[in-house]
Amino acid sequence: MRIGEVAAAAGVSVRALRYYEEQGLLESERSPSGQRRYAEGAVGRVHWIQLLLRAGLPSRAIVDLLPCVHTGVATPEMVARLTAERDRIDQQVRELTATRDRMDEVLAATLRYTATGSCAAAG
Amino acid sequence: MRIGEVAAAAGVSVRALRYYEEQGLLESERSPSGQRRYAEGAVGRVHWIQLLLRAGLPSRAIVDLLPCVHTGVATPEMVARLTAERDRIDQQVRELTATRDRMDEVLAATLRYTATGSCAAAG
DNA sequence: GTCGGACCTGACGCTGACGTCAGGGTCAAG
DNA sequence: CTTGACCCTGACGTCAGCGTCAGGTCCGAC
Repeated sequence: MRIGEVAAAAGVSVRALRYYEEQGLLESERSPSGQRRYAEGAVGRVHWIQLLLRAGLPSRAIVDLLPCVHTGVATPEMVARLTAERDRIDQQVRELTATRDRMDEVLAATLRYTATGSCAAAG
Repeated sequence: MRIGEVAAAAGVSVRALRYYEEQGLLESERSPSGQRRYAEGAVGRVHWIQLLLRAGLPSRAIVDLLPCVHTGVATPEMVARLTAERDRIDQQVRELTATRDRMDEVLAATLRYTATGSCAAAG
């Protein structure tokens, strides 16, 4: 596949793919004229990269973790890092859940207010 | 309270508090000599700001939402925005949960691998 | 009166994940 | 053999949430 096809299939920009390669996150073959050619698995890899980036992992951490994600082979250190990042994400989920719940409370409070005291309710 | 006390109590830097004020997120009185004086509620407000920042809201969105968070009074538009942000966070929670689960699968796979095929298991 | 610590206002620096522009090859189609 | 869509390599721009340094003020203690 060419870079534009991969970008379209993965829902990212061409620039992002080149950036990933620059960061060592994504490999590509080159055609004789120098254009990038990607294997099929590239789209899946890009999905993983996006998942981990959106989870707040910096690209350097992803560089270290991606190999074992794809191969299933990991040194004890990689397992430790993977576990650590997993726990960070878990913690993040708990904090975000709490934030969401507090926002729900605020919403409930505003609803109570408009239901009882606001002139907007009668307007 | 002075800025250093608020910073310590809220667990943020003095610079962060000045930045919040600059962004319209946090108000302060001034002493005759120009030093900031904060009311007690400031610490709670800073906690809210931190929650929302860590939830990915930009400061401008927080500027719009903080008033109704504190007063419980909200225009229909504010309720709509609050709801929208709540939903975004909820979506984020679901994505992060999925990511965490996929990482768990990877971890399980690496454990299976090291249990069966790796020479590191015997080393 | 002076000393150290906390405070002030600029204002530039930093980081990460790209966006974007400049200037120039590549390639299938007509 | 030219057009147009796609691709290439730099390299600078961007944005947010601060960190940090410079140069000066304020204040309680001694």
